[in-house]
Amino acid sequence: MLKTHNCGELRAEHAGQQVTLAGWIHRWREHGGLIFWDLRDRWGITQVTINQDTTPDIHALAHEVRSEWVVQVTGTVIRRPVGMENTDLATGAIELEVTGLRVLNRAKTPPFYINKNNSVDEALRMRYRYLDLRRPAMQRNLVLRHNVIRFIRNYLSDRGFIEIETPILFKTTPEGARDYLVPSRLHPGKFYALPQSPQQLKQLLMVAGYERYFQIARCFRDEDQRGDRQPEFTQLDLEMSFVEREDVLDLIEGMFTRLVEEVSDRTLVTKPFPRLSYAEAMRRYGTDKPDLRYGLEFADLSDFVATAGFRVFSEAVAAGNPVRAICAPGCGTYSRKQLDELEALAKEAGAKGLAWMAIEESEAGPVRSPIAKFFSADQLAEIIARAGARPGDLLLFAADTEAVVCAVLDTLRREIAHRLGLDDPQKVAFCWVIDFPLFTWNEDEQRWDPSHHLFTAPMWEDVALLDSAPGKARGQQYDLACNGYEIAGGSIRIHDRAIQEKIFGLIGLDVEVAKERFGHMLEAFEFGTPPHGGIAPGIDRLVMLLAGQPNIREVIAFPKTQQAADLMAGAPSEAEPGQLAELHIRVVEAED
RNA sequence: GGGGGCGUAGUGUAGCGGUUAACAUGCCGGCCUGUCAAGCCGGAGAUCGCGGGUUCGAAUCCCGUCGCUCCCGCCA
Repeated sequence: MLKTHNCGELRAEHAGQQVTLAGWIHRWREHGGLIFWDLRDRWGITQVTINQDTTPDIHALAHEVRSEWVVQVTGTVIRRPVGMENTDLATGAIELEVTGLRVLNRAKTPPFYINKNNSVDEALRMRYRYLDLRRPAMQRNLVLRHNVIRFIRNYLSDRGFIEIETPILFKTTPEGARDYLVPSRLHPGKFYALPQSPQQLKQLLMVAGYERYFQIARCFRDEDQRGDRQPEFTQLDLEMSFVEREDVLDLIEGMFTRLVEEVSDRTLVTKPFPRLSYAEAMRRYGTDKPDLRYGLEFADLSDFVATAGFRVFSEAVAAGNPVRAICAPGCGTYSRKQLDELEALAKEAGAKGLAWMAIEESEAGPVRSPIAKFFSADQLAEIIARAGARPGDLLLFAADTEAVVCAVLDTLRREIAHRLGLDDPQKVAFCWVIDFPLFTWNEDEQRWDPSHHLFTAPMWEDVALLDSAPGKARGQQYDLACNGYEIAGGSIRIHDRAIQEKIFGLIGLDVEVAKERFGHMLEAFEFGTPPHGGIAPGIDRLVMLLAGQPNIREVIAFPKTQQAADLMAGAPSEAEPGQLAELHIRVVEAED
């Protein structure tokens, strides 16, 4: 080893020892005859001193050294002089008095600061990702990611799970997300697909009798990017046999509770994890992934505003649509401009406008609002009571279709929480969302689509509904939400061929097509399949939240840009004609 | 596929019809023996993303284009 210690471990008790450190020059300060270096490696920073009086040759060499050069220094650990300790540094009680120096490598001046945590153009970060990753903040993120994955591996291994790898080259399934296809050299005109998740394979491992499987699995989906979506990402893929929903929820809840408390520095604010039915989540928060770091629940007014003189409300109710409100605490003094901003957001979410009331007692009544005149005193009192509004608060209303009301109020809720500083990244709030409808109606195709995926079992008591009212059947599906993100989704699976074929029928999957695509699954299910179920938490999103980061690029070593490109290596790139010929591929010009 | 934001010395920003294109930091040189965002002095460094247009005059206004980013659609 070129070092005896790392740059984060020397303390006062090491004083007097001869040690060798190696790392990068984080910062340098030259005071003529005395040079200070902050020497950095993955473990921390140690101050190094080079004295011209005692080591003139080393001083002369050190004078040439610049930021990010790689050096090896040998010397004596000394306690810093009284009053010169640096309490901001773990190693701040000591410094290394250098008696030997080797420049291991020089460095060009980096294109951006390694030693400052300021913002850098994203394209530049990606082009020089290896330098970006050298920054202490990124190293912290990746160390946390490692610790999270290590904790998960240990936790599950201790509970009888084994990790099994599944193929990256697999079979395309046109259901779900767009596949990444891989052309086959040996089979002209045929393609593998990269897995969107190891869903089928883990179920087959249950058929195979492994009972408890997990995998830190790379997944691929060729869809457009978001801050929380990359074309390739990592799931904790997990499946168990002979379990019911409660078994899976208990396992994951126990694991994530300990994970947050033992591996991260975040505060877990939901313990145990609240459970919401899908219907309840939509009614109270307008989303199936509510952020429970704060309340700001919706108030439903549909049942009594029909008689008010405000036609937007009465007509909505007459059409069978909901009227709901959200209370923004302390926002009653919002200016015209601020209200306009909220209205613009509401319109972006689908609203036609945004009605509001400021709770403000005056001679005219208890509220200040353009629509106050349409309501009786009793009605206003009822609205205020239901919304839990107090003087100084602002009420915002949505009256439209169920979907629009949910979307609008969800948008406003998150905006208000952000403006009020309620979305504290130091907090993590998990909640389970359960009792999802098994199907959602696809208006375009005039058929039922699976809400989760086609192997999700219906609630056993709802099986009869598959024939009578498929839209009412609930699935044994469960999602885990955290801070407004979907962090995991899973289900108890169908292990019965008859039910599986019924599902295929309902989603309009022709029997022959189903056999072609899923024949291996159907066949496997006939050889003694245990009841089984599982879940798949997204590792990137989880680590993002535990690291307090705003997007998953910050916790992925080499992420892609929003255009799904790697700016460092230059991927994707064109292939050699010879490669294409071998793969039986001809590139055609894109149509305009 | 659609909408919003950003693009100015190496980096981060200011300037938003007429400036010698400004500030900070970094970089280069010098001074400096207790700094830790060191300090002081001096210096170099920008075809204002790219292309076109409007104008007497464009970093600034308009159109197009490229890149990054946020969002909608999409993501079983």
